[in-house]
Amino acid sequence: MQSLNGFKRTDYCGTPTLEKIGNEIAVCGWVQRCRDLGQLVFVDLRDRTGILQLAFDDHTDKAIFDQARRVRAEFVLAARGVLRERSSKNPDLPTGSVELEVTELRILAESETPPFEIEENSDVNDTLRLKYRYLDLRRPDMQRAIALRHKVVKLTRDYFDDNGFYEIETPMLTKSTPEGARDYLVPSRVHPGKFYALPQSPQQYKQLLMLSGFDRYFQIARCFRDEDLRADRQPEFTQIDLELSFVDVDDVIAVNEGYLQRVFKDILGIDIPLPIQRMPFAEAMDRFGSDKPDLRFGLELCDLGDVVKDCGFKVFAEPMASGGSVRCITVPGGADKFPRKQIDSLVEYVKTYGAKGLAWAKLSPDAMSSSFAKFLTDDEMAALLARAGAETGDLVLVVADASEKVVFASLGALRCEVARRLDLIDKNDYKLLWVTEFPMFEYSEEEERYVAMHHPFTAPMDEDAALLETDKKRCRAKAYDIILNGTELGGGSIRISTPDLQESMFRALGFSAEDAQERFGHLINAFKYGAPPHGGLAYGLDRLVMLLSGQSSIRDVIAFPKVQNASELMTSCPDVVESKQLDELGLKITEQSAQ
RNA sequence: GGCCCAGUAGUUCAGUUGGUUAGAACGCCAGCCUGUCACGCUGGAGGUCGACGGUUCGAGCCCGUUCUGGGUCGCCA
Repeated sequence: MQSLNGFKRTDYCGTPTLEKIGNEIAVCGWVQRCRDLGQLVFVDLRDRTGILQLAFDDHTDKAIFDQARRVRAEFVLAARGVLRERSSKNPDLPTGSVELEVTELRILAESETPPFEIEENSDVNDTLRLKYRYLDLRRPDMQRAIALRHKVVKLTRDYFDDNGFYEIETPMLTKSTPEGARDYLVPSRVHPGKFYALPQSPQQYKQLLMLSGFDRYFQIARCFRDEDLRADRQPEFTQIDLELSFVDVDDVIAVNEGYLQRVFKDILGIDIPLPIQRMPFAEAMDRFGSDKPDLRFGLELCDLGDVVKDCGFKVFAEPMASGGSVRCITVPGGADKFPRKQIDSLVEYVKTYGAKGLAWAKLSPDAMSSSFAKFLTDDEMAALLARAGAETGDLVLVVADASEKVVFASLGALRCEVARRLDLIDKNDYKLLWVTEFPMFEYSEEEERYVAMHHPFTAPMDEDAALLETDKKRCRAKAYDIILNGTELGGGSIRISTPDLQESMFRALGFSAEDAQERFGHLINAFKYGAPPHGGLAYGLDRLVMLLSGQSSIRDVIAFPKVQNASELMTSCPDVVESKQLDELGLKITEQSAQ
């Protein structure tokens, strides 16, 4: 093994081309592959930019040649030599016309045989990848994803700086606010029995920064939520967080449309036409059964309620009698694309969203087959199909439930599932959408009260302010989400900036003045001293980068992600700690809870 | 907390109705090879079939439990 000892790299592996022929260059990197032909050895050297072929032949010094023959995959090398044109070129490699005739070779580190091959698009199971994440990250697709993430962060800083935003850091050790997601707690040594919480978002701090007069703030902010993971949810994730003063909804949207336009132009070379489409929450639910509709395909929902409310089929009529909903999607030409077995699996699919079943009608050209036609009169069936807009060859899929929420959730998911199965989604299509006018409140079955849909500092729409305490269900918020291809990229709102309105909001949520003071006193007190009208938005950086890089999991754009049970396989955390550490914190762990 | 999927060589996988010594490709090791580039050729090593228990004359295969990972519902102001 040799040291660098004054060796200076002149070039990255992926860059040398024909213009540099005859130059002496020096490169460093990892051995991708060796090809030993006896009297001739080729070594592919890899760094973050690409691969350069090192050549060893009868011109090569004997000692260097012998050294080259014992090189193995993932050894770390430094090589100096003269760049020369290859006698036979490799058109698949950017550097495929050149090679390095090596005159100096240093083996800087040897490597054990890696547990999996370091190659693009490897299909190795996730456990192993994550246990050896540092090797997984050597793969070119991971290198590209992480580089793309850097590029997005860089242009984010540039854009918001260009638009007058200050980047300001907010604390990681904060006060727990039990509304919302579960907090990660950090015990205090100095205050035994007391805890910090890691931030779920910088929400309250950024509002206070507006009150302090910074006018425009942003932060690439790490956030923590102790909830179960998904493909697009990690317990620790990054937000692009921003807040602006003296603005209303349109102002926040305008500055973010500029940002999104720049992201898509700089990263993907795509021109996003502005303004981005907007859709009120109620319309999104009605047409797509979702507050984050994927607009890359149709299959919109259709309300059958008034057509079936008096029909003889109890499955349809009873939900209508108890305030429920009966809706359908019509799949054009779907009659012959879904054999019985596929329909059965769609039935199972909607059941995972709480639907009790899925009624269907196939309008095949020869004959209609349906799971419910026999329960309806011919007139009722004709009216239903007319409402559904179904024509010969189509497939109609109906969900009926006493809970409108279940109908929306089932059909909203079903239309995406059907689109996937029929391959209706263009992977190169990017459909952005602002969903606006969210309800202020949603009813929590668990807590048996109305809770804030967004958070308790969200301002109601001006025309709905009077409904805050009189008709919560109808009260809409100055809240907006930005949706990309059916994924929530970010969301935000205009905030409440006057104490009167904030108190009214707390009353609406059922907090006593004491509760509110206990939980949010710092914010309430601050707002007595003149808060500017303000609002903002936060993007999920991981999701944004995931979608821009075409990945299907945010794990693939996070260097060191956690797995589904929130542990990290490489370092094996969380882990037990020494009892001394616990003693200092005044904490005790019973044997049962430790194991 | 619920549901679904997966676990066989270092890796990716195959493995028939439960039946002889569990296979392939890649990787690894050794030898040969002067223009390869997924080099080639020859030979070799490598397995607690995730774990435990059960059924059986006999289990990679059937049953139960459990572990690990993935997806998802709940959850995620």
